[in-house]
Amino acid sequence: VSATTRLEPLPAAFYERPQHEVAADLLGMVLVRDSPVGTVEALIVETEAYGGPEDLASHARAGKTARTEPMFGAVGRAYVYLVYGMHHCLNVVAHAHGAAGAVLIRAALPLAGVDLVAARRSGSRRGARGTTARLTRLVPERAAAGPALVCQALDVDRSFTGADLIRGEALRLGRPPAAELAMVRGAGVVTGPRVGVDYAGDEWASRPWRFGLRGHPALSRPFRAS
DNA sequence: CATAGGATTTGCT
DNA sequence: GCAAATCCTATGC
Repeated sequence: VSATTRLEPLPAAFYERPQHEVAADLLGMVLVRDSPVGTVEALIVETEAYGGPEDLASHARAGKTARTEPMFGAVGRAYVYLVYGMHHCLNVVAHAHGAAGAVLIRAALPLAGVDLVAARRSGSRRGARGTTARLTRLVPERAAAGPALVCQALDVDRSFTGADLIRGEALRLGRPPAAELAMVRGAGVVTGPRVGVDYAGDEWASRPWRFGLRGHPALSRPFRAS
């Protein structure tokens, strides 16, 4: 996929399906973040699906609350939350009609605006012990290799919750040309249990709702063979 | 109203 | 491999 690829918005119908199907199909799609200082594009390489109240690993397990209300609402919107008091994570609302759910963007590969990503990381005070990310270690393949790193790279925080990713301006999600998408997805898709949801109990913690491009260098962490 | 713990990342041991 | 950083949410009294 080129750095200046032409993107088509995905129709609402794409997102209005069971969230695990949407999660698998979002691999190879591209996030675009426009800001006054420049544009960053990032190829989605890893996702996780989260369901409604029935999914004990999902934020929606407590039903509709002030925080999780977006998961019950219009598809194709952003749902951004704060974890561990310091990290933001980006989701795309996706669910069957009348249901609830979202897809967490767990890892991406910066395609354009890599310098801007590097600048954001070097100036970041996020992370343990108030330390600063080391620029020397920032290779593009690892710059957004985790859900919180995706938000750092794209400069996304909770103010983006509710933003329309289909026709958005500052942040949007689109499909690259068919040939490029086919090339990227040619590696194949691997699945595995979602990360960090042991509290949900065996049935939901073991559900294979984590998806990744096989062998991609920007994955947040390895998948077990599948 | 008080409190436990989290869809994480980092640097040190 | 471990624990810190840090704050919001959900839950329980």
